[in-house]
Amino acid sequence: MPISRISLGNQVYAEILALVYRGELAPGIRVRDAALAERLAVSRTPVREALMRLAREGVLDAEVGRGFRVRPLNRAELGDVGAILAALEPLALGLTPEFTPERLGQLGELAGQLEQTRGDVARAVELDERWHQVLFGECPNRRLLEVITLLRQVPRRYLHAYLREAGRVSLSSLHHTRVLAALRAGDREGAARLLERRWRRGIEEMEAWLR
Amino acid sequence: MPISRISLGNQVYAEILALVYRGELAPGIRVRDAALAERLAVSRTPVREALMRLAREGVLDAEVGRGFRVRPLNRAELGDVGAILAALEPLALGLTPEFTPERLGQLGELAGQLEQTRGDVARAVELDERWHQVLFGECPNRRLLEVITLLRQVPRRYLHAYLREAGRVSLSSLHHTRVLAALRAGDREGAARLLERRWRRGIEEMEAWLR
DNA sequence: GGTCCATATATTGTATACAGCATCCATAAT
DNA sequence: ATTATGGATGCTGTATACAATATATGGACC
Repeated sequence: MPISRISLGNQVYAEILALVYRGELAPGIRVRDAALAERLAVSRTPVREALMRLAREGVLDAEVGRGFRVRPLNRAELGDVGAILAALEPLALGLTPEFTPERLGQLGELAGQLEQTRGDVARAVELDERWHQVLFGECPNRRLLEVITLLRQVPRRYLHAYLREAGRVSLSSLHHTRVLAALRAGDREGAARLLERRWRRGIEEMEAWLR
Repeated sequence: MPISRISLGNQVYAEILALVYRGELAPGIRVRDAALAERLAVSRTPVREALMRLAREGVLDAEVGRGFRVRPLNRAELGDVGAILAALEPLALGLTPEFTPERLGQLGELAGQLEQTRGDVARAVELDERWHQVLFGECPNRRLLEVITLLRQVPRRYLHAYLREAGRVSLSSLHHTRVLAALRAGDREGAARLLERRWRRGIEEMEAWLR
């Protein structure tokens, strides 16, 4: 029975990502692999592995010979990613089969929990993430899911910063309950439109905050 | 004057990708980093770097402790990626500013060259790739471009195999001239629809071949 | 004081070393 | 003949070593 089939590199990846989310690695600052390696008590190899992956995903910037730094928050990028997600999430929902009462129940459960996470930023964002995992979990286009998951990481970073610094202590759960209502009514079209609108609105809100 | 600002890892990445395209690393076979390292006369480190990147991009499969192997060609995956591109490429075109006569000229040039690449698979695919770089090059949503480029890698692999093994020696340039005509007429809507249709048709064609 | 250069230090990218599994083959047991 | 079992071998994941280059520090000169 395998104990841990997660490579060190992947664990380190998650660890660093959490540091970025928490703002402990602030936008713009340089990230030295040796320092992180020592802090996490591993060698530089898995750390660099994680850093390169984060760079490919856009969390870090990498320059040959000059290492890594945390990519600064930037209005344009947020808008860019939002536009893509506004196209892809409705697409994914359209491909997803009918929602079973069971899954609708799960979504309701999560939406409920989301309403009660005053203050706990990390938990709110994580619940939101799980909500989307349930929402799209049955979509047969696995690649589409991968791309969406990859992209969502960008606004997630902004969301962390936003909730942490702008005083808003919880996510509005209005969006979730609306989507859920549409799904219960069997109105997938409507739900899809809500997803799209949310990206436009949500992005605008955060963009406005970004100055 | 910078001599080589490309890390070994990236060079190795391109090298391995070419091997996969050429079919020298055939679908399903195991890829041993040490062997590649020796072949390319570098150490295992940059090779593993490249392999992990290729795994994230879906060219290889990776399993902890069991290394890498070339991901088998698979109808479903091709269809999945096609569906995403069918959504994203029209989106990108819609965001792109008016085409200047200059860029239209470049596109015409490339389309012309494409017609005359009988037999040279690698060149045909590369020209097709350049065509798309010009087509979307001015799209202001850089992230969107990155995602599209990333995804196009998948059908490109199939296209290589298809052209190489199915006896079709050149890409149909019909698609390109049609898109170009629409753009010359200022009909971006029409061009977008053509892009979308191409993904559906092209994918079907390759899917049919895949048995 | 500010700018340039030279030297020293730090940090990166790559190579090599090493320990633990996975895989394979030979032999034994059924 | 077929399946188990044990050990040898090879490969992977991680740690460490090393060379090259980037950054920092300090003084010379204006």
